[in-house]
Amino acid sequence: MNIKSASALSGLPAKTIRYYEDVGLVRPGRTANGYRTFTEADCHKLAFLARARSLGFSIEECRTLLGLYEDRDRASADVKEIARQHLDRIERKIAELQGLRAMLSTLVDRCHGDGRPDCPILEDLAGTPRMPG
Amino acid sequence: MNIKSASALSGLPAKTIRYYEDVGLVRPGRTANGYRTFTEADCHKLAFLARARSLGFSIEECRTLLGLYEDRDRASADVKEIARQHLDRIERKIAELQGLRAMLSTLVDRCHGDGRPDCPILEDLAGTPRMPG
DNA sequence: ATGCGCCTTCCCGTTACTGGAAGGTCAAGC
DNA sequence: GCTTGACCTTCCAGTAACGGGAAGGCGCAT
Repeated sequence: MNIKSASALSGLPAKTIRYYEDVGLVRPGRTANGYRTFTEADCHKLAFLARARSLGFSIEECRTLLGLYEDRDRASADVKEIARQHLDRIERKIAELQGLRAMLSTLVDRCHGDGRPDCPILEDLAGTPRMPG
Repeated sequence: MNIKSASALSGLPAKTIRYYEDVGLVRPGRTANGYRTFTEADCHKLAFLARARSLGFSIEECRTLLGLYEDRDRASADVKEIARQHLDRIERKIAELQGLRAMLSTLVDRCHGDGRPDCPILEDLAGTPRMPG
């Protein structure tokens, strides 16, 4: 099938599929006129990539996961390790964002938000010393 | 003072300060030999930017916040609106990451993670139908 | 004259695409 | 046979916010 059908089947934009070929994640065939041709297996790989990307795995992690997926003898421990590292990153990011949220919501709550010019948010950004409470 | 001192005072790398000049956030003077010169006020602005960036505001938001900061007649409501929008974005991102974390931790927990090749993580990525529980 | 630590500009690389231009291919309709 | 339209191709540029490094100028001490 052509790239449009592969796009429909995998849920990935055609542009993205071409990009994945560029970086070596998929290797579709070519017809005589230069068009890419995708097998069902190619589409399965693309759907795998779409799912892995939607879970936040990087392209390089996807490459590794795809390699493990296609290696019938891989150890599940290898996969688990990648997923666990990714989970760690997500949890650190959540913690960081929660810290930002706490800081920002404190500032937003303290700002009366009317026409007056005095603003605790700007004062904080400017480094005016203040207690966190 | 020169860029090194401004860097030390503001906590921003010299490269970042030059970049901020490129995008018009600061406008340091120049000496006869072409070196940038920073006033205390410049350093204060740089520190403001460093703080705003560390809270996750984008460069364009920083530009607006800086404009409001330097406008003695601004309404605090304008600042609050920007901060509130940013807070919304942070909360959406947290929710998204929490969703990913839930999904991934489920997968990681279900993977026995030993030398055996069968792996629920890869099965999920490949689209094997399964119940979320 | 040499070395050192500053400073300058400029360009490339990062992540994972997205948009768009310029142009080839194929089937249908007139 | 010609055109239209929907495909397809490659290549180039841009995104956010810098970081790395090259090539070279400046100022001071040895």
